[in-house]
Amino acid sequence: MLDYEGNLDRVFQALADPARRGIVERLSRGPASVSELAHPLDMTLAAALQHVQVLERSGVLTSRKVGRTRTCELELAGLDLAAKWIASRRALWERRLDRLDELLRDEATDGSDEAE
Amino acid sequence: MLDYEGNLDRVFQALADPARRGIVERLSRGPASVSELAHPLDMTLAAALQHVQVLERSGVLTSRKVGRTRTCELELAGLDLAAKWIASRRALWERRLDRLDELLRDEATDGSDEAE
DNA sequence: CTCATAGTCAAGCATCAACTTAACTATTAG
DNA sequence: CTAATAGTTAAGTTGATGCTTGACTATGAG
Repeated sequence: MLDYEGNLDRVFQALADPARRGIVERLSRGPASVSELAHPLDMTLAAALQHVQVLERSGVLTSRKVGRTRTCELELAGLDLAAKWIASRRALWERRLDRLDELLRDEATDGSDEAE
Repeated sequence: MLDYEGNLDRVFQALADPARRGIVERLSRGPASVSELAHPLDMTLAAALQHVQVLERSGVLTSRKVGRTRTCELELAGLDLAAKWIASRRALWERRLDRLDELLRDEATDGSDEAE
């Protein structure tokens, strides 16, 4: 667990930008070059590249340069990190609600009247 | 779908901060007052309140004020929004990999030699 | 070789975000 | 009533972000 917190920071931060989520959506349909990613975003290549770099540092994509084009591909590690953190908090919360529910049920059957 | 994109911005942005994730972790174990949330974070009440407000605007928590204390509780809507967005991109990606796999398998059996 | 393409790097700039402090408003305890 | 508690608001500081432009570096096409 190398800098788990920092990685979470980076992934959530990366996904907080609509342009970067747009890149992820595009990549979820298959690999693409930086230019292809830049085009629908209505921004310069330089800006798109910066987004790609942010996503790469956060583990959401990987890229290789072949000739003069850099091809980007989705990497699940980043998304998984975020998904697991969320799932884990959600689980704790629901488990707590279950215990609460159980407790209330117990008190009810322990009390004066119990239906059926 | 009222400003779906904006809501995603807010949720991911909210979770990008370690202090706010700390609040979520605390709340996943049960409700707490703003002071209780502020204490382990080593920051002023005012700062903690600001984090609470960010989380509330993003749908990650709800709060009610009773007397002079404000009690915060986890709200799954925010976490779910983020979780579903991630799950959806992940699903697209995996489906694509499956199709690719299938395609390669077809070409192999269609080709010259097929072992076993 | 010569030009266009695809990307990269480095400033520079306009916001935005995360605090802080200070002043102020209920509540509640004594 | 008087004080302490819990929160709220506003203003200001500092540092991070998202872009842009301009200069420069491969690569690929004619």
